[in-house]
Amino acid sequence: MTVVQHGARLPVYRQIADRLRAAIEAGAIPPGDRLPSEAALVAEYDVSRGTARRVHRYLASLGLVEVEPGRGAYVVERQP
Amino acid sequence: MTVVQHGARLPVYRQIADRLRAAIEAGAIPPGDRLPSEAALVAEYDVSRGTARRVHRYLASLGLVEVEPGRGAYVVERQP
DNA sequence: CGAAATTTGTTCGTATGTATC
DNA sequence: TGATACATACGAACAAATTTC
Repeated sequence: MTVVQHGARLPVYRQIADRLRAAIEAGAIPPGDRLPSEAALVAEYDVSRGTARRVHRYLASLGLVEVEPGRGAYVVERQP
Repeated sequence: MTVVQHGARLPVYRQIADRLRAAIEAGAIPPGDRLPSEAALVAEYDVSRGTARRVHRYLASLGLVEVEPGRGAYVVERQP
């Protein structure tokens, strides 16, 4: 894992979310595409599911993604 | 249910897995035989499917069983 | 052959307990 | 005290693979 553990300036969920946000804004994850699932984030970053959920929740609070129960977190269409 | 609930020293999925492991090692469930399905574990121990899945996954991590999609969890042939 | 049933795979929603900072 | 983070455990819904009828 590359993210800095608990106690760092930024919480782990923010570090991961910032990465995804950068990828979204760079177009690497285009609108309509699905973000890594909670389970995928758990596996990729070796974090708990709670932290993975927070990543999605935080990005949703920014209006960048929409989380759909049973389906996943999708990048929303950007405002022109 | 006979297993001890959440908060106990051993998690529920471990308690159930340990029972099955003992049965496997005792030869009660011979190699090639199928373990109780997730649904069967749910019914027998009154646990959630997630916990039942964990039982299979844990035994698989021990190399005792192989889980095959659509088929079930099977006891592997033992090393001589 | 095809439909139904069975079984595992995946996804998110929610709650609880513990530990740490 | 509160936020963070871990692990466990419940549930719901749908998908995919396989078996059974």
